[in-house]
Amino acid sequence: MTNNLKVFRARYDLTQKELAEEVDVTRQTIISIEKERYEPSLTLAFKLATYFDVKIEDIFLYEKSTDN
Amino acid sequence: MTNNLKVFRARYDLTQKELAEEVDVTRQTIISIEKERYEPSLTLAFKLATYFDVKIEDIFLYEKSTDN
DNA sequence: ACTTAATGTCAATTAAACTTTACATATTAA
DNA sequence: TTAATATGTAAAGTTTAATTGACATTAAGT
Repeated sequence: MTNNLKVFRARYDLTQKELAEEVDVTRQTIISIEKERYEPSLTLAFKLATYFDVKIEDIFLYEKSTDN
Repeated sequence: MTNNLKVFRARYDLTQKELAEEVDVTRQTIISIEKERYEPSLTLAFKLATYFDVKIEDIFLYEKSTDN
């Protein structure tokens, strides 16, 4: 799973803090997702997609089978 | 957040066990999501959408602000 | 040089997804 | 009636998302 959250955030000229407040999480969560330390919950993914007015698939790219 | 996972599963004529194996989780996880006890991770949502050949938004319906 | 804003790391904790096991019920088939 | 399949519940444990707080670095402005 990869994402281009940073690109969308830049496009909207927002700081991590501002985006965090928009989608109701902390700044650390935004950082962790941008740096792909972990994946967002489905709800957070929806909140981000809704905020940027795109589909989840536009921000998050699923690469099937990192494992099996 | 609501979902129509049960509908998709029925459409493909799969048991919970079969679907669970297809997307690499346990049967309990499928049950919990169908009964909306909790939401799937983004990865699992992608696996399900990919399996049924639809978009995440087709299976999971986000209703903004259950809270704030 | 000093301050402020933005980004980043790290560690400890809480909350929620997911697993595992065990058991209950209903349905269908032998 | 018995066995097998499908769905369901419940509890305890593991894993991971998300929070909180503290501190480091860089860039921009005064």
